[in-house]
Amino acid sequence: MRQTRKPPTMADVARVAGVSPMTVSRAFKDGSSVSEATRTAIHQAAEELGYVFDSTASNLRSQRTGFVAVSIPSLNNANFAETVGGLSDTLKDHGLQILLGYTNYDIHAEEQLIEQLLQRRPEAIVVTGGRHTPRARKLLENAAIPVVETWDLPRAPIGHVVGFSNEAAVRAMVEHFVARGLSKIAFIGGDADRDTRGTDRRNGFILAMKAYGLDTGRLIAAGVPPISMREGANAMGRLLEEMPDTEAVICVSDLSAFGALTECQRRGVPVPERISIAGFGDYEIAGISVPSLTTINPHPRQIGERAAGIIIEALGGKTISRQTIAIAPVLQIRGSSV
Amino acid sequence: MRQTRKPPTMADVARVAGVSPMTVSRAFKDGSSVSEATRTAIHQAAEELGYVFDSTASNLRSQRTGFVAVSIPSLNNANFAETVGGLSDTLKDHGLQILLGYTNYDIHAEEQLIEQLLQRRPEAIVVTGGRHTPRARKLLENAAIPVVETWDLPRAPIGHVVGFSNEAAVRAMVEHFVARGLSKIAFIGGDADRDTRGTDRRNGFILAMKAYGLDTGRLIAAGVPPISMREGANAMGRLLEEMPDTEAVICVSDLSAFGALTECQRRGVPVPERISIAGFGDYEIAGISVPSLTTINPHPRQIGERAAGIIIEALGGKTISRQTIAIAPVLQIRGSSV
DNA sequence: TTGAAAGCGCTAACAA
DNA sequence: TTGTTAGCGCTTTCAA
Repeated sequence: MRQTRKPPTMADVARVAGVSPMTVSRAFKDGSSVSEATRTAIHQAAEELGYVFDSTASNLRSQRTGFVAVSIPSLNNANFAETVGGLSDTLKDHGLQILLGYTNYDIHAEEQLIEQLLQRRPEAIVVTGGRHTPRARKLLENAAIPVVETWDLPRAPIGHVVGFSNEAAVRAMVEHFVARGLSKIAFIGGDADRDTRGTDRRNGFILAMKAYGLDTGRLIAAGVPPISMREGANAMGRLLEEMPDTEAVICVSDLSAFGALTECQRRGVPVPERISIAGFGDYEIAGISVPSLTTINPHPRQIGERAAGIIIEALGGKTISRQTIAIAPVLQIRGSSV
Repeated sequence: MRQTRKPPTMADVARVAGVSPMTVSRAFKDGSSVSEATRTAIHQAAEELGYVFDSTASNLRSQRTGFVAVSIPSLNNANFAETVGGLSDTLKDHGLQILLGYTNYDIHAEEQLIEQLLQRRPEAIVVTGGRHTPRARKLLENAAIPVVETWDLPRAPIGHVVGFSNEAAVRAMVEHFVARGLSKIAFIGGDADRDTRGTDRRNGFILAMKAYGLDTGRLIAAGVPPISMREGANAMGRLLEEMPDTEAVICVSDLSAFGALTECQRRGVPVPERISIAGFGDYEIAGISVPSLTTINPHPRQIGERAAGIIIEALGGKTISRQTIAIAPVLQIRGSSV
């Protein structure tokens, strides 16, 4: 038996099964009316030929790809991975597949990514955050598919939103510290505006401190976002040296908070007795480290699930109105704060 | 100006620009011969109409999708994220885009995923590990595209391989401990055979211990893989209670090793004085925790980059022979071991 | 339940 | 440099 060079098509399967290509097409979609005998014969023929269904042709003809495009800042982040997991698991039951890309926290890279993703003709698109280049905004607006912005509550949403206020979440943390009688509070985060959620958190810190009439000068810029454990440790070192009377520190993420904690341990600074530490994200490490880390849980998986829910509804036929779902982040008080 | 319901096509752009659709097609591929004036006019027309190139049609006609399919066990794993990052960053310079899916460490889910991915007509496929269902194997063999198995050195490779021996890596760790005079060595890992790399590591442990004539009875099964920090901590608790004379423990990953470390800290068991701990993966936490963790660095990003290199070469025209690239994992001796 | 005809939007192949 | 023709492999639509 000579193997043909080109992979078999439905026409080949049809020939072997003795039916028309259209019947083969139907046999591969469940729910369409094909007699059981015919269906079995077709699948057998397909198996024999090693036929693999070709989505690219199906997609073009039916004008449906089954893709949902997703843009996240970084692959290597447990929180975003959870959101993608929630999206993917919910969408896959509806025959939708994630087309994933990442931006390295760069909105110009995001613009390029969005353009690339849209060329694949996704049926919906999920982006992280609410700040985009003007062209990226325009691309999303013109795409004529459901758009969901996540992890943020943008002032002027493009379409749907599933997120939370990073500012408000950090404000709640400041309030927690103030209520425990702490006032010399620092913030460790990345430089500048690359990570817009990080910037929002820092702004939330500054606004909350101002609201209490407290000094907002204890800001440690720890490098290019996303800052990680190492940068958190370095930043804590600088904080302890430059402002040794600091009573509490809020870190832009749990990873930097854990780094900060280890630096305290290395220097023999007791946590939380000498200084309280808080993170953001409720990563697994926050519940495991000794002491465990006070943090904020933004329910990343739920963000993905709710976004998927909106998409499924929107693709369900009836045009739905724009939705904004506010997720409520939960303050997790643990051993690293008094 | 009335907006048409359907998105504009190349034909629409061609009409506005006063050229043929073919010229529009050329104007969107750089490298093809179109006069500068024509190209500018076409791009202007496209911008005006809000035209977005349609890959689905291009893919079908040219029989090239630009996809490289990638299957990993879990999204939420920094090591695999690194491999995907290495793949993605290397491939994107060659106009190739990752189509990513995950299996939750289940080879039956992998089979389904591979089938789905192949229907998208990727130009190459990268899978994690060398153990697959028979049908998955067959699908990969028949796909007539480059196949790369990673993170393992399969005995009977399907195509190319970029990986390392998990067994040998753990053997090296056992040798390290034995050389330091430790002999009561335990292994903490997940249950059974779900995570094949975890199983390989456990086997490597058992074989190495046997080679030294040491007791292989200190095996703690910590739950369904992938085990994480919490399970590592629980397992360490059991180990300390059931076999308190244990001198060293090798964990299937750094995450469980960190959990184990924290359990020791909670119980006041000094590490490494009373017990040495080692992990696997060289995650960031291994270098940051106090004490830092002895571990094995399998160079996950390099795995991705080398896999991408093979793919680029294989798609470059000349049919290349099967390659097996053995990555050399590096033992990182740190504070958690004597 | 099954089939025939047409075409989704682009580009390979060839021609001018 | 530009255009014409045909067709990638499916599925929509209509008919039997």
